[in-house]
Amino acid sequence: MEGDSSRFKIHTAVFCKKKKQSSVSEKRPQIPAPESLENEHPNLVKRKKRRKESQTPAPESLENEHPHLAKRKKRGKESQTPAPESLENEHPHLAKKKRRKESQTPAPESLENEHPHLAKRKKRRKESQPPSPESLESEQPWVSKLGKRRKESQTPAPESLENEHPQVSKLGKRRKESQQLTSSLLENSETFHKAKKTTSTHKKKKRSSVWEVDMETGIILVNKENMENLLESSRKDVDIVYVDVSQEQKLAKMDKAEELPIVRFQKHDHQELHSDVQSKKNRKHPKKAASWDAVQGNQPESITLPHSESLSSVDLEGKSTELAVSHKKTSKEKVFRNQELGATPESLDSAHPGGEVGTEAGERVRGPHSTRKKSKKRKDASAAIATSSDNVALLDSNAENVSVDSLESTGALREEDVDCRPRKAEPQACSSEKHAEEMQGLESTHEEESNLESASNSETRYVSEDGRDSEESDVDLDSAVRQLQEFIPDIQERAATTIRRMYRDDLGRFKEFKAQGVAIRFGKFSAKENEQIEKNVQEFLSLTGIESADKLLYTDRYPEEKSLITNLKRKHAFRLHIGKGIARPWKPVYYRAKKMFDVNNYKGRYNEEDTKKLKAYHSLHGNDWKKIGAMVARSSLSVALKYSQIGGDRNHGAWSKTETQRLIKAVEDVILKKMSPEELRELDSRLQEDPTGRLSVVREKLYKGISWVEVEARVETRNWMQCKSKWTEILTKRMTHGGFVYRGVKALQAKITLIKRLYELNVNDANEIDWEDLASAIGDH
DNA sequence: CTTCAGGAGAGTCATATGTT
DNA sequence: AACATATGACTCTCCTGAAG
Repeated sequence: MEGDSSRFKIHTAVFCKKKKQSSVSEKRPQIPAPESLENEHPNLVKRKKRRKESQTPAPESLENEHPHLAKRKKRGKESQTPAPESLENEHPHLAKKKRRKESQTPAPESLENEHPHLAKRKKRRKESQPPSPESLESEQPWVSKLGKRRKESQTPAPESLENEHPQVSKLGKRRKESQQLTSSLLENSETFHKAKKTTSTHKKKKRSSVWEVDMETGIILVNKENMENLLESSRKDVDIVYVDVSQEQKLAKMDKAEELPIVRFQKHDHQELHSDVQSKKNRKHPKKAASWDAVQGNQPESITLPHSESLSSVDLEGKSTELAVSHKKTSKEKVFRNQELGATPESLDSAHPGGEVGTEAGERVRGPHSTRKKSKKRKDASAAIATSSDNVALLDSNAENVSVDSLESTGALREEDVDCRPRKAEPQACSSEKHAEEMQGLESTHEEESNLESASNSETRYVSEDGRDSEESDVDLDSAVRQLQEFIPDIQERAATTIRRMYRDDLGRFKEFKAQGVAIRFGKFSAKENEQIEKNVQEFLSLTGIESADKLLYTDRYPEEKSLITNLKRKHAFRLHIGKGIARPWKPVYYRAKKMFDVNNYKGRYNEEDTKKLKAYHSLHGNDWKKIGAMVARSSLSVALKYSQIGGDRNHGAWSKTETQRLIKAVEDVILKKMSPEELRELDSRLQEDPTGRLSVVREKLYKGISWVEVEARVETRNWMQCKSKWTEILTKRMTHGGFVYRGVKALQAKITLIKRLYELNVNDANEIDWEDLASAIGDH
């Protein structure tokens, strides 16, 4: 029975992914109808859809509403969806993909008119194999990019290539500082081990280090006791999502948000669209990398790689997201720590909501790392939080006390944050006038955004008369952080520029949303948000008379009208309109809109000719992806990514044993390299205190935050995508002990259980699901 | 705008499962 | 047992969000 339970948990984890956003949604009133399960869980029925069962044609009407998003669905060979229209409507991306294959399906007129090139989409076989290995290095400029990367990741690279293709070699120079910083100490696994040995002052080589790699077994060991200590500090990372009504009221009063000319978030949208099912992509859960935590929850304490691959394996145990967390925490201070500690020591607590306050251990860990480059993403934080539920048992009472204290402190201090503080930059920031200015001072520092720059707004009279640009640069970072923290708890992890922009552009909007009880969210855009964006764009087009979204969002493509369009955008406060009703920073909304309406996006697979063209154009224009994208009628993002994957001296097909071993070693090295010397020393010293304690590597470190570019450079014969896939496969095999998860009847039962649980969750959007909790809950069944 | 990591979709193949 | 079908794994491709 226990075994079944474990396996079940493993199985379900396959369908689950982490909830990315840190926001907490209000209670969802509507219950999805059971019969719409396919809409709710397209991943579960995907395969069925592929079968030749029914041929119900998909209605087109809804596609017309979201033509560019619905395109994908056309690719589907069949559509036996119970409620096709809702699916199409709610899974626009899915819809679009399906269309790519369904050549006989009539194309939505409006879309095709706008995107005629999309109509010709058809299924493409992947017969094209990469060019022969020989001579590629010399023929293809991209190799020099790789070479550059390799150099930076301390992997020998053909140096001459860079000389041959200087135009592309610059790319590699953008490598993150963290790599440079850490690489000095941990150039590769060998040097790492050396460094580790020197760090460790005692004699117990294998077990004395907090982070130790057993070269014989490949198991990475971490002292358990130390991990527990680390948990204390990790608790500080809990995202706090405001639901403080009194706070909101106070804030609303203070900011006089109702006076702001911001269009209110339409709550009814939430409800009306409650039946929205996530777009297929949103709901489709990763088969492999998802929810390792859940998997791990029932795994034995040790994981060893399959024999054939066990050059090195990693010992996993579900208790240790802390390394990642502490790493992240240390990076936070890069920008602000000094300010917080020095200039405004009393504001330290408020600067660390979410339980950071007073955690000595955490401070100790973070203190010395102020110069280290941030390497963890916010996503990791929430993931760590999710996994922390697994780790509760590890938390000693001390840690819990810390947590409680932290939360209390946070609660007390957040109010302070909202208050107008008698600090220099504060009074103006807290005034309602200031607020209004914030809302309207929507100048941009980007070229793209420059179209919207700070011209005075004759229509709304929002814009302050003093230059917002100068204000942006002058704004007290500390003040901005404190104010934004209320809405984005981990705001100080962002770059100073990002914070200033957000302060300038979004603070007012955030306050508006908060006043309405809507949390600021991140992560994948929901179907509803996509719809809202479309709506906002259409409304703005109607308002200004601009002819198309392409002209609005890609003004540069229309040089003759650029000036006119730009003026219209300024005059009508484009930023406010585009972000209307979407509780996110303005910028992501804008970029999302650009992607959605980019006529060069969603162009399907590259055929051989496309690939050739891409290579040829790249040889001519280097990394001018915008230019190349225009030449091949694809987005710059698409061509850049594609180019990183094609060509080169890369193997295909089955991985050899040697390759697999190289991969494992490379991943190990990259993971270790990512840890700072301070972090390693800290772990090491803790382990010395209790050499017998032992815990595995942080689970998340095994699949998140890995620099696959570095891994690619080390593996050499495979590109980063191949490496990533293979590594996921290795972990999956290991975690399932090489066996199958449920199949047949058991698999069906598992799915039914999953569906039931999802149904019970009663959520609007896959983004709202805590997959970790769900996996755990299902595993208990 | 660019880069990166995460993630989803789709084609193909191997194998488990069901049917005769 | 032979065959047909269903299912899952693997791999590759492309898209997305985040961040600087």
